[in-house]
Formats: sequence, C-alpha cells, structure tokens
Amino acid sequence: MPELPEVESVRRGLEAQVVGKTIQEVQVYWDNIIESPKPVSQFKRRLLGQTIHQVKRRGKLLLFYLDQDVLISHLRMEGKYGLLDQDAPLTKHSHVIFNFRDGTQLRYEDVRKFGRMSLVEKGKEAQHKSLAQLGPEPTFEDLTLEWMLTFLAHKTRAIKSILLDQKLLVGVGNIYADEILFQARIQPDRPGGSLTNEEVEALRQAAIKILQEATLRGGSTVRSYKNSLGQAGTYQDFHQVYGKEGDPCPRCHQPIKKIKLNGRGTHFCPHCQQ
DNA sequence: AACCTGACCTGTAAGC
DNA sequence: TGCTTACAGGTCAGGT
Repeated sequence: MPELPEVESVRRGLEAQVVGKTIQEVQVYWDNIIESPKPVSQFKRRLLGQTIHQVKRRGKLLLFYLDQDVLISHLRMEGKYGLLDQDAPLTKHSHVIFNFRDGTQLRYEDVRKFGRMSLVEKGKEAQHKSLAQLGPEPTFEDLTLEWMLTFLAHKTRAIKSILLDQKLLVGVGNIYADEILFQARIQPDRPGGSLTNEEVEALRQAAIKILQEATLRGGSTVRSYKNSLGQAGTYQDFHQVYGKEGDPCPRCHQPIKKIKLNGRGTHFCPHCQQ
C-alpha cells in the first residue's frame, strides 16, 4: 500500500515511539513475512536484548537500527505498525510482535501478508538485495537530470512502468506515478526512451515536488493506510487523477480516463497528457 | 539484457 | 440474498 510519503510518515511516528526501547521477546504468527535469517527461531533469538537506536527509511523500506543488526521492513500493500500495551488483545492480522522491556509492544499487522522483514548485520544493510539495486531518493541533489537521461535512453517500456520499478528513483508507487505523469503532462504509455530532455526534466520536477508535498500532508489514505500513530494522510484531497475516472480534468475539463497498463490501474487525461 | 506475467494473500465492492 | 469476479498504495521469480 504505502509509497514514499506514507512510509516516511510511518517512520516519523515510529521514531517517536520506539527509539530507546529494548526487545525482550518476539512472536511470529506468519513465517513467510520473515525472509531472513531462517528459520524464524533464529530471527527471534537474534533480536533478544537489542535496543532500537534509530528508525531510518530508504525508498519504501523502513530500517530499524539496533545494537548489532538492522531490521529491514517492507510494508508492501497493507503492512502497518502500531505501539500497544502487551495486554491489548491481538487481532487476526497481527503477524509479528516485538515485546519491549517496558511492557509495551510493537505490532506488525498486515491483512494480505505481503510485507517482508529481514535482519542483517549492521554495516551490511546496503548490500542487502532489497537495498542494493535502489535508485536515488527524490531530491534535487540526488535525482539529477543527467542520471535520468542516461537511465531512460533506449528504454522501450512504458514510462509509467519504469516509474514503478525502483531503479530510476525510489518511492514512487501506483498513486504517485499517475499524479507525477499528470503534473508533467506525459502520457503513461510513452516509451521511456522517447521522452525529450524537457519532458524528463518536467518528470524530475514533478516527482520531487509531488512526493515532498504528499509527505508534508502525511501521505494519501485511499482505503486503509494509517501511520504508526493511527493517523490517516490527507494528500488524497489533492489528487488530480488517481481515483478520478470520469471526473473533469482539473486543467482542461475533459473526462479523466482509466486504463490498465502492465497490469496496473492507470489514470490520466488523454487530452493534456501527450 | 529487457520486458511481461503470475504468484503471493485477504477483503471489499460490483455484477448477475 | 447469495455467488462469482474484479480489483487493491508492491515486488519478485520465472518465462519469453
């Protein structure tokens, strides 16, 4: 579910909630969520006694920095964290529980069970396969026009699909891909390599601006997203095309169209995105 | 290498 | 009211 703005909002909540807490016990109710180490008993044992010192983010990944290890966590479509007292009743979607020495617990809940966690030795997290291939963060310093032009050269696949893989830049998912392409006035099915330099620069500006603005608003809540404090985002109130099929385009008033592109619902204005 | 299609899961809403 | 189908903020293994 969450894209960069939502994950960053979760990160900020978690930073305020769990930094300084020491893990006393771990429970796992759905083994497939734990990627490594295997078996899950190892994952649990290694966490015992470690204190959370920092919560960072890279793309859509959350990174919990502990004494010896880094817990890498991806929420995928429906993952959520929450801090509760240890006597609060579990729900049917509570899959991983971190009990702390102070009597509270961090809970990972995930209706679809798509989320994944890995525990890696501190210092080796950048080499982990979930991190090693990631593109730059969407900032003016990291995401340069030169990089984007090089990356996109000769690419034949649709620009929307390129935005969704995390190599050109990190953090974009299905909502923000549509919003960014609308802002940049680029049709989602244009081959990546066919964009002009001006269009690539427009894409760069749109990506940085929209992801920053959405982060400022705590992300978008379309169905179920909440941060670790239980708060919804408000950026959905500013969506121009996502979820707006049939509505008039905010620029030209022609109806917004929804198509399926590479298996993903895709919203755009056929009139002003060429 | 580059690209596309299922598979992973469950819940909700729409269609009949 | 039921039953069936499509769809959902993501990624990856496997195939062409």
